[in-house]
Amino acid sequence: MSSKSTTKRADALRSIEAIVQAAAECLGRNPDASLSEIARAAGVGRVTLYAHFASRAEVVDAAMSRALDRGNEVLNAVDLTGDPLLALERYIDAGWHLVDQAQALLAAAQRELPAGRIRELHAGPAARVEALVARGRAEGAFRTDLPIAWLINVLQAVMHSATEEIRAGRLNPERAASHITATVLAAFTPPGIPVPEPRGGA
Amino acid sequence: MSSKSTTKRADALRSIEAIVQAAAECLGRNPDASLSEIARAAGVGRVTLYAHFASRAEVVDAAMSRALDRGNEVLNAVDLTGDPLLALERYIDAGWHLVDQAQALLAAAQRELPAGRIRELHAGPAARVEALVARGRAEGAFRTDLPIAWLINVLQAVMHSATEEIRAGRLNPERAASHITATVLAAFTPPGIPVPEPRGGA
DNA sequence: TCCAAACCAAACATGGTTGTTCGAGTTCTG
DNA sequence: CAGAACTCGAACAACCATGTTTGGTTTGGA
Repeated sequence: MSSKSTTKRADALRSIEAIVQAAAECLGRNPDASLSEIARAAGVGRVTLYAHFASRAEVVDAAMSRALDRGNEVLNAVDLTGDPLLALERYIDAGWHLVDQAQALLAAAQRELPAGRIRELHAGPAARVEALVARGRAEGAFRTDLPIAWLINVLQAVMHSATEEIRAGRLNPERAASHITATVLAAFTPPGIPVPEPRGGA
Repeated sequence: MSSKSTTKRADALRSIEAIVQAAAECLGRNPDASLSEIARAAGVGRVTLYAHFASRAEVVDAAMSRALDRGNEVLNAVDLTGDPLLALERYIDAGWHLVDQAQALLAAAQRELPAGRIRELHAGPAARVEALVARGRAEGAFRTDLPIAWLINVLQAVMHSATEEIRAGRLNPERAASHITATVLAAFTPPGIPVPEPRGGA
């Protein structure tokens, strides 16, 4: 009955934290980052890493889960009610750079984790945006001549490409959000309806 | 004057062709494909591959150059004059799946080739579209409140994402072109102007 | 026909990554 | 403070990819 507690010591928890955090950073930069690299970045020995994670896959899974949880936390705090255009703008503003790191990690995860696990982790975040887009369509704010799945794909693709443009030095990070917003709102506008004027300061 | 010919025998040229073609396919599927894999796919021995290419980088370069040349050939045949909207539609129709394989190869190239070489190869194709978009802006058909580089980035991103959607089984290949066209034309429309009605058959 | 050019399989060296084991040192926790 | 939990460096085995060499066989071209 000695269900005392975590049975893990404080320094062990500290190491695990450092490893998961380093993994998220390294894999976000390069999906092929080695475990040596991750361990070094975490400031722990390679052996210590293996003491806490049985395989490379477990490290990737932990980093992925963590990033998704973080992102979810932020996105769940965004108010998606009211005018769908404004709601989408708020969503983009809050989440465009989160999506990026998740996407980079996802590239690593896709080679190491079973497909089911990935879908499982990715299901939560997708649902809220999907609901918003569906509502916008029902209210006539977003086009209905293209499938919802396609619209969401466009949203993700544009956000993702923005971070790549920034990394390549072709886009000023401060302008990213307004460019994404202007582009996506136009792409979502039903045919025959005028494209909305940008409102956020350029 | 005995510029007889290539000094290469016919079977050697055949092997090289097979290797470059196999490399384009394999690397397009998986940027990490090994040379053994490529040689096997080409139906030649690994040693033969090394007889014609000094290093992995040379193979990647050859595959990349070839794909770019092929793509260029097709795209240069597209008529980009007249109504910018219709011209862009023709461009997308002809090139949306070419862009994909080039992009997959590009992922492999970016890790193996110097940045300068990549820019060099990529410069040609970009120029024609850029000119089209610039003309469309000058004629008031495309928006001018976003940089040209950003608009072209959006075009590429949407085309690229479409091929990923197809690969994941979430998009019917026959609908891809019309979806891309509808999305991009809307995204390019100047604020205040109505989004164009789709004309191509769904 | 005849030889050089091209092919191939097998084997080698090299270097990197993944996991694992060992022994000795360090640090948390009771 | 004492022992258990944790950490670490070094070194091991296994695997895979890159290049290279060797020697023997096929094949193209003159």
